[in-house]
Amino acid sequence: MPTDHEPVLRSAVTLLLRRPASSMDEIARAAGISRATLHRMFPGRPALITALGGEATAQISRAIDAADVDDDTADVPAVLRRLVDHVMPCAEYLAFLYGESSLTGDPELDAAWTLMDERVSALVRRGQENGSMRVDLTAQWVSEALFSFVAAAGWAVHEGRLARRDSARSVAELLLGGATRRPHR
Amino acid sequence: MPTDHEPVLRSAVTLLLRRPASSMDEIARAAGISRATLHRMFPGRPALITALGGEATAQISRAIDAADVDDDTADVPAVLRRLVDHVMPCAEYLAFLYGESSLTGDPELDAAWTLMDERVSALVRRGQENGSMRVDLTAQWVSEALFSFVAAAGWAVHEGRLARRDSARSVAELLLGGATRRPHR
Amino acid sequence: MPTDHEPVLRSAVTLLLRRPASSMDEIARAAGISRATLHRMFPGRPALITALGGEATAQISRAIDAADVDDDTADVPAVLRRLVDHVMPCAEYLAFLYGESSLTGDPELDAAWTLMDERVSALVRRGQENGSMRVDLTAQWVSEALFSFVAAAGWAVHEGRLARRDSARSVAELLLGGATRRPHR
Amino acid sequence: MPTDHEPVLRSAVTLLLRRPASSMDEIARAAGISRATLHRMFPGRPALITALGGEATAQISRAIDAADVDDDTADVPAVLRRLVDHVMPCAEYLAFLYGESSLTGDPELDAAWTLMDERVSALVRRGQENGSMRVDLTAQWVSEALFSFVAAAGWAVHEGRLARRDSARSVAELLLGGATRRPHR
DNA sequence: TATGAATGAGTCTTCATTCAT
DNA sequence: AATGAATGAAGACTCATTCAT
Repeated sequence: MPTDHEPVLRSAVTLLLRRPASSMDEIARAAGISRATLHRMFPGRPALITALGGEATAQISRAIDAADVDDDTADVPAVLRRLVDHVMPCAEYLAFLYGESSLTGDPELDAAWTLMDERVSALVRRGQENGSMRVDLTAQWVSEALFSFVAAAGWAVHEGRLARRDSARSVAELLLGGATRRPHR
Repeated sequence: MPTDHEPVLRSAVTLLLRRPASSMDEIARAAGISRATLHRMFPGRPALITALGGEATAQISRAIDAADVDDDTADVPAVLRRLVDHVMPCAEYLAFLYGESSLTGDPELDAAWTLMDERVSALVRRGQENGSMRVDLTAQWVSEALFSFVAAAGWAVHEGRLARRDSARSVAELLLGGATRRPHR
Repeated sequence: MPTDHEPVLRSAVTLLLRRPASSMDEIARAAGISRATLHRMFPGRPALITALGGEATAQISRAIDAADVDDDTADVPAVLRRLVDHVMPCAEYLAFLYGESSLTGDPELDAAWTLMDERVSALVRRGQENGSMRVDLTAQWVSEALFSFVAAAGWAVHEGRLARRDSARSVAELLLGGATRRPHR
Repeated sequence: MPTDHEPVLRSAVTLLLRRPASSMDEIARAAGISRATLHRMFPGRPALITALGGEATAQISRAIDAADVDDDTADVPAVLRRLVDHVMPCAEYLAFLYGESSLTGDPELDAAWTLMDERVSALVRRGQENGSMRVDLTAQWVSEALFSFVAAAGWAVHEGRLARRDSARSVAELLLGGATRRPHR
């Protein structure tokens, strides 16, 4: 059983989000370990980045599981709200995934990401079929918008422009209801 | 008359968006000039990044002007649609601004950005006051979501996951109307 | 225990004296280490030059101590002869100090150098007071001439124009007695 | 007849004496001309350095001529005093020649320098033969000492540690009579 | 296992030089 | 003849990585 690398990954993602060009030395010091130890944990910088990508997809994947996305019987908007709730804590990893566009290229990560995207898209598509979701926006695009909103909200929280306890609601409401006032309801 | 640096900035932003770690050499070659010339235009990498940030804010600022955001008499959702239309072409610069978090810290850029954000927020606030926009989402958040959303759409177009001619509508519709189907209308 | 940098400084001063424009690469190779290691020892060329200046003043300062310059009871010309004897081995560092005029400006080095100069000046002044030294030449000038002369002799030895075993005597005799033949004695 | 380059050389030697690593740009600006013009005057940096060396030897050679060094009938110490008087104004060029050890290698300059040295050495030798100069110091060494003293004095004057109108006397007295007080005379 | 020291590789930066005006 | 713009070449510098302890 390898040493638990998760704390190192967590501090790394926080640092890399603020300064994407951080050196291995800075990453190591932010984690409170030595350069060489960091290299022992992750043999090479690409390995670290890959591990970060893996941790990101794993966390988000777990969040999707926890939201019970594949439950065919549930109300789609309600599931999307749950999903946002569960994904919100992974906002940092999500933002990282967005920034590090060079992850595209790693087949395994690409596959994992495609799978997650597909699961959310399928959920939206089911909503479109049963009439609860708009059909003039592609499910793929709604899925992408969800993740993008979560990342943006995470960033806004980080920067103090959005209250943390308000962030999930802000995302879900905007995503599902839009910014204009509904005529009645 | 100083040499025109805009084409260089344009090719640089395109390249840096694909590979944020591009070297000065790659940036220079992408612009069709030599490394040394690039360094004469922008003395040092930070200077180049700052110039990119400046160009980004300038372009987006012009787009906001073109959308006539400060027109008090106009219908707010309509203005927001126009705004998305006009900002969409700057999506690349916007995405760059989002990724390069190290720009935060430059007082001039920060001020310019705050000003733009404030103009859009004011527009949303006017909509909230005259009943066309929801009041349970802060104007600040809607403004931020708009920009982040445009960036995401630009990215999706770039990656081929969204049709370019559909992008502005997709953004505006989702932002304003949300993803759920409205009861009637 | 910090690594011993003295051998590196020694080879650097020898090289820089021959070719003041030597690159960091050449300096590193002359010391038998890699460029990167040289940069780790002295972060940047200015740091190396400063360290060389520090080593120079340290060595010369030790030589002045060894010559017992502050001994008030001794015969001044004899002390000056001893001083030349002791400073002669540092001629290389001294010549370097003279050539690298950019060292002037470093407050710490300037202070150290002023102190050394002052000690020798005081010695000469004492000789002027007790009648063993000429009073129509300022003590400051004699002190400065001594150092410059040692550097010149070191250089002449280096270039093969002066025998090493003769250098100290040549310096001391010329400095103290002058080049003309004394009437008798 | 080429444009008069002497003012450029003069400002260059002054600058290079203070900062031997000055760039062509700095040299050009110090002379009040453009880089390209400097390159037109001296095709390449080596050409400039060579020209500086040539000007230096020319000036010093003229000074030696003016001192009438080859006059066999004159009193040797008196000629040396005249020589110091005439060489003193070239102190800057002389100091430059000393610093730029890489000039050794240019056969023409080496020859010119050797010739000058030889003329002064011959003068000293004549003094040794007719009993006016010490014979326990090589003529070559006395010649070298003269130039070294002049350079040192020029530098001391430049730095404000020696009065300009006192400099020639200080050099000549120290060189000829030494720093100790003569028993009587 | 963890670390300070050392290094090869590659980037950033600047310089001397040339060219079009 | 003189200048601003452009560039090839070369040096300074830093980083990721390895090794001895």
